[in-house]
Amino acid sequence: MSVLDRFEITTAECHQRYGDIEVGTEIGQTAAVAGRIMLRRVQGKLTFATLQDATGRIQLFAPTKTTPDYDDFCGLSLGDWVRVSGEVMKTRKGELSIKVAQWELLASARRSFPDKWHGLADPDTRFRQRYVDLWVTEQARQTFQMRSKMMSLTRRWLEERRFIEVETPVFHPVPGGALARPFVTHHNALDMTLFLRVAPELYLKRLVVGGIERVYEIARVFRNEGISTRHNPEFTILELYWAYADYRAIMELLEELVVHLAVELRGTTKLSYGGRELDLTPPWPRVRFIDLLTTHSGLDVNLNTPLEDLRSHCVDREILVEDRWGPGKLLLELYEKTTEPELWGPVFVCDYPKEVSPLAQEHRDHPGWVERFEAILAGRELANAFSELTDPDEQRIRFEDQAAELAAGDAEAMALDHDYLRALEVGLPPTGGLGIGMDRLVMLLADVPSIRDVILFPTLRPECPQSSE
RNA sequence: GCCCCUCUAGCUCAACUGGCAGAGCAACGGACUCUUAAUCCGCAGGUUCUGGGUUCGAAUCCCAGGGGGGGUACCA
Repeated sequence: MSVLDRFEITTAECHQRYGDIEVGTEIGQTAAVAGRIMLRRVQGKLTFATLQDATGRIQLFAPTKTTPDYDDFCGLSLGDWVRVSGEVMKTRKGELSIKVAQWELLASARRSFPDKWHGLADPDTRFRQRYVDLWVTEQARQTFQMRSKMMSLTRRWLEERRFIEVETPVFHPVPGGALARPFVTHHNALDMTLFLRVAPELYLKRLVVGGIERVYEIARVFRNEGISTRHNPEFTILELYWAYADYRAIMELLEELVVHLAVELRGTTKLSYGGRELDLTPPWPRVRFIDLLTTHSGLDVNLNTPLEDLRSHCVDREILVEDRWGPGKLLLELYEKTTEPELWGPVFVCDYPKEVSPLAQEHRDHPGWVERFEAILAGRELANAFSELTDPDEQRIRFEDQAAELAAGDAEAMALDHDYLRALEVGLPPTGGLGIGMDRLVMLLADVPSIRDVILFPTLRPECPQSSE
């Protein structure tokens, strides 16, 4: 027990409880707060300071009369951590304050405060020294608070719908579940190569085989690819699997979830992102991939279009075509070049070529296509989902096609996972699956332009040693 | 990977066409009992990202390297 009253309240509670007391009065109540000194106004025998904690700010009113070790109090630096207690009051100018009766230095800030008016502008410093950024940049604190709320709201929402949260391995002996280049590592005792997961998908579907009919994981995944405003090498994906459902049910689920989060976090379904409107009011349009492609590209193409024609359409659009690509891959490339950049959303792009979707169920009405959708919001792919492929024989054929791609040099193709095939032989019921890029969802809801704004410690090159001091 | 932009005091930024590297805030010393980015006086603070080059002279121009940002490719 220190000399101070240990009963602390947050600055937010302080404003809530005492915010409406009369100007220029004291109410005979004592409060204790703790936090960081953000501003200081020494005025001779009376000093004002602004204290910030995780919930907000409050002014400290420190006259010589009541403040112990007054000179030391005046000597506090911006950034110092203090605990203060004293009477709650409101100044003549109407600012709710705590009249310092006791105070204690908890930690001193030995590095000097960034510009108290401009804050931190250099993105490099903001990302490398996130501890400074969070201390100084209100917007950063809000964004990460929103991220935390979004995660917990999502968990609660799924829980209410009987989804069970699980954790599956990060180390995968066989990389799979997404078309992406993995990070490779090595286990010494087992003397084996391991891959950091690119997706939890195959493990989660094993759990559905095991009878966990509604399962999800909020998974950190790792992809050895480029970095951009939308890509970080490690990122967070929500994957869920829902037995007896199909991709249409998943569409409704996704719509409901995103609307729920928007309403809870932003109070509306009519968002604006980067100054452009995004209306999430359901239902979002469902449009077939091939229809979008033909409309946007003006090309009369389909799966049965001669390969030569598809190739020359690609070449016309400066796409580097590889010989082994079938019509599905060529159509996908054309879509990504001509159509995807035009989309803003929200929109469900439905029914992708089977060739590029090795884990998805073939479409019930359209052979050669699969029951799969991508949800486009604010011009970005936010989610990818399908009716899962449940037939082990068909899955084996798809894996073998992928293995051929891998052998032909496609570093993003999937490897054949024998145990996964065995699991399918044990029996996977019809299942709908969904993956949501959670970082991108935060970006959308917080209206920030870069994925680095929603990841506390984004991947950066190592700092050059000279500049660390 | 590739292209463009950028890097000056702890922070935010100046410095004309190549001509003594500056201001505000922070820090430090002082004045001030109702301030709100308090104000006022004083003082100190630099490998101008690094290394070469051109020049009488480089923060400025050129070359190489490094960090960061944006775009682009692969991808969520």
